[in-house]
Amino acid sequence: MVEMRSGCPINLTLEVLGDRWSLIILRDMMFGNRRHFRELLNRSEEGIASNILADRLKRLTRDGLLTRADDPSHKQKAIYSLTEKAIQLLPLFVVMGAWGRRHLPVTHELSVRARLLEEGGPDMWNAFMDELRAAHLGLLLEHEGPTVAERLQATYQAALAARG
Amino acid sequence: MVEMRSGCPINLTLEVLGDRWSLIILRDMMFGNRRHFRELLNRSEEGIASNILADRLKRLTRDGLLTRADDPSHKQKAIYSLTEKAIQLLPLFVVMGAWGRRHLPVTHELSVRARLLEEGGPDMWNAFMDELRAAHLGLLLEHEGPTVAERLQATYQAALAARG
DNA sequence: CGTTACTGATTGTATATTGCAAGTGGTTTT
DNA sequence: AAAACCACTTGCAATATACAATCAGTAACG
Repeated sequence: MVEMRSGCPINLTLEVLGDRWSLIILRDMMFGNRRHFRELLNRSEEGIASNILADRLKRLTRDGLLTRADDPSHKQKAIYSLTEKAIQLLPLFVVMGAWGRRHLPVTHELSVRARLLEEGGPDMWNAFMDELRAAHLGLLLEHEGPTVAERLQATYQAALAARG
Repeated sequence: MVEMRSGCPINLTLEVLGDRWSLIILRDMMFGNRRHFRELLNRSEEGIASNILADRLKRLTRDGLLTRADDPSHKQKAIYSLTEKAIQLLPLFVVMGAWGRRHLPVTHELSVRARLLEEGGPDMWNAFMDELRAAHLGLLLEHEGPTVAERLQATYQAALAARG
C-alpha cells in the first residue's frame, strides 16, 4: 500500500485483498488449519505456485494480516499465525460463501461448511473467532462441547463420505 | 469462468470478483448511480483506464452481473444495469466497508456512507436493495419519506461540506 | 451545411504481475 | 551416508495492466 488509489473503505480493502490468491490463503489458514508453507502449497484445492505463495505470505505479513515465527520443533520451519485483523475477516468469508453458494456452480462437498456457518449466525461466528484467537493469538479459550472447527470438519467429512 | 480452480464458494466468488477493478465498477454503479461508460470512466475516484473498463464491463455482463441496453436518448449510448445477482452483493460491500473502516487508513468523507449503511442494519440494506431493483430491474417501488440512496448522498455531501 | 464536441469503445506500447519448472542451501529422517 | 523435507528463490514465457492516441457514428450549434 505504498500509494493508494483512494481512501474509500471498499477500495482500500480491495488493494489489500483484491487478488486471486490472498483470500484463498487466509481461507486455508482459517478453515483448513494450515500453518506452514508446505501445507499451504501442497494441500491446496486450487494449486497455488510456490513463488506466488511466498510473495503473498510476505505481503500479508507486511499488511498486518499474518505474523511469522520460527517453529521450535524444526529449525527450518516457519509457522504463520492469523492476526486479529485477519480473524475479523470471518464475516467477509461468510458473506462471500453465501453469495457464491447462491449464484455460482459450487460443488456440494465444498459448500456444506459455508452453509453451516451461514446458518449458524453471529453466535457461531463469534465462537469460531474466539477459537481462532485461541489457536493463533494464544488467548485463553473456555468452551464446552465440540468446537465450531470440529463441527465444520465433521460436516465436511460427512459430505465427502456420502458422495463417495 | 471457462476453467475453474475448484468448486469452493469462496474460490468461485474470487474467480468472478477477485481483481482490482470489478468491485470498484459495481460500487460506483450501486452507490454512485453511474450507468454509462463515460460516467464510470471520468467520475471515478480511482481513475480506471478505458480499456480495462471496457474489458470489465464485458466480463461482468458475460458473468451475469450486468446487462447492457441501448439508451433511447442517444443512439450511441449504452446503459448498464445491475442484475439481481449483482444487487445481492450489497451485504458484501457492507462487510468490506466495515472491515476497511476498522482496519485501514480510510478518509472521513469516503467512509461516512459505509458507516451509515453498517449502522442501518439489515432493514436498511433490504430497503436499499429494493431501490436498486426499482432503478435497475424496473420493479415497482413503494416507499415513504427519503430513500436510502438520498440519505447516503446527503450524508456524503454533509461530510464534504464540513471538511471544506 | 460545416464545425465542434461527445459517445462507447479500440489500438499501440511499455511496464508489472503471474504461472510454471527447476534450483538453493540447509535440516531432519532413515 | 543417503534420501527426503524445509522455506523459499530464480529464470523465463505468458498474461494483465496502465497510459496515450485513435476510431467512427451521433448530436448540438452557428
